[in-house]
Amino acid sequence: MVAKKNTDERSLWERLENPAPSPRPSLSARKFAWTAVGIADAEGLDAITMRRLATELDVAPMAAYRYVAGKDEVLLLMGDLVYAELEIPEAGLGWREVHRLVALRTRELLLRHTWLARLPPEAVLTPSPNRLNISERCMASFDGLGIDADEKMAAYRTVDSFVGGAAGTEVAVASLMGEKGWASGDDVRGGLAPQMSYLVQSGRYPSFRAWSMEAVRKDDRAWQFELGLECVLDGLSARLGI
Amino acid sequence: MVAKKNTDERSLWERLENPAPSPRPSLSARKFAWTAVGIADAEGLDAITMRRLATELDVAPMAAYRYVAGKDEVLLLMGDLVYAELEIPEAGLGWREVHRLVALRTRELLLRHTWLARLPPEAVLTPSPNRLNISERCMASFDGLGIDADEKMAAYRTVDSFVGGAAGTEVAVASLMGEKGWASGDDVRGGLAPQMSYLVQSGRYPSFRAWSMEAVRKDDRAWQFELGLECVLDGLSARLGI
DNA sequence: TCTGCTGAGATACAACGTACACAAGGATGT
DNA sequence: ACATCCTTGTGTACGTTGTATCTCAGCAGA
Repeated sequence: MVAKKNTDERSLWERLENPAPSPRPSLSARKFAWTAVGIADAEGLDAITMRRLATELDVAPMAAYRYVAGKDEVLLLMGDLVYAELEIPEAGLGWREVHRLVALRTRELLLRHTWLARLPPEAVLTPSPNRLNISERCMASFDGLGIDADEKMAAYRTVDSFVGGAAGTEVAVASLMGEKGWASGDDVRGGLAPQMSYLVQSGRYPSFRAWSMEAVRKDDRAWQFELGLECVLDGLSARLGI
Repeated sequence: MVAKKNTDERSLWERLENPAPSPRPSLSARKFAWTAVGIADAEGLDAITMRRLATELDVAPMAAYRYVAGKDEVLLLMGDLVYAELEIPEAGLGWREVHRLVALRTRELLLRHTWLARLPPEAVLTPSPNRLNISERCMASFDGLGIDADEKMAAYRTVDSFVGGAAGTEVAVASLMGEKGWASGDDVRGGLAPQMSYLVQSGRYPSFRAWSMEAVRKDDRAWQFELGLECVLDGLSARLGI
């Protein structure tokens, strides 16, 4: 009574934790998701195909549908799986340190799995265990500081938004490099140059032109990220009095 | 010598501004992009199909390929077109006000066109005129404040990252509502409840549970956004001494 | 009028997600 | 030991997608 495809109304997570004692369970939803993670890491999100997953596991194209409602559920599961890699900060740390660590580690995670930021909205919004573990730790770090529940959520979301946005752009660069076979930041600039040079040479963007001539660090994203992160944390500290 | 599909090596923007004087120019790249925007606004990004665009314009399925290298270029163009809606802050405003206005207006733009945040990486990274106009205004707002080119870019990117991340989540909610036909925030909570309740009832997420019982504003995203934005601006002001 | 080029159409193909019906083979009750 | 059922995995098939390629129609310049 477990994986009869469309007839099982239980949530994905419930099904995963309570699999029916079955005769021949050689496959599983997690197995599909793990191989999907492997493929996506190596070849990008577009390489994830129900057929590809099947061939990778030496199984018929439709085999996955016994364990998963559809491709969307595979993506959802992939998203949750990799978040298990993120080490949750130890107990006893202050809120600022907790959020700093989570931010830095999330960035690394996103850069390691560049497809993560490109999952469909459903996969991002649906609550999932490993993601919730992290949110829980972040929210808990505000306990006892005298701020209310709404402020806790707002503060958490603020840091998380910054991280998602900043890493998202970095990831876009990285996944574009993967698609196009570019290796360095120079390749990126070179690849985008045809579009860029025509526009910049028009003289309509003087500040941009100035930056490209004066800047020393150019696109040091790690530096930009850490600077921005400290700004956000400073701001929270000041506005919420924590 | 303009739109011979694969033989024209010029950048998209150059081609748009200098169309070849042609005998019968009834179609154009922009025409396809505009109808695409209309469809995406009404039915979401997944409704954008080369065939759909063609039928919408009463034209053969392959007609667009004379003006556009492929679907990706349509998406790129869509992204640029809607950014023209964003009113650029008037001259004479201080950097903080400029960035505040751009941030608020970008959020509104993203919520108005929920597909915008889901364009492929190429469409986000490729420099485009209307997007560059905004970046230019933001970068220029730092002139004469005594910060160097690298700091300008870092500061701009910081605000932009926060905006992108925060609005991105809001947009994910909105586009999920569009897909599922949900109308209110309660519908969202209701739709996600099957996944959520199993997890939260497990007792593994006490802080989350506490929030859902104690919070008053629940998910007031606009409030969260403005609070976060002020934090970011405060932080930049302090760290860069501007 | 002839030649050549260009805008648009028609046809075609491979790849995708997934619905559906069916077969194989342990588990179970007797 | 045997018959039964239920679950797992297969085979086949359909509709939809992006796009390569060939073809034709009609205006330009000679």
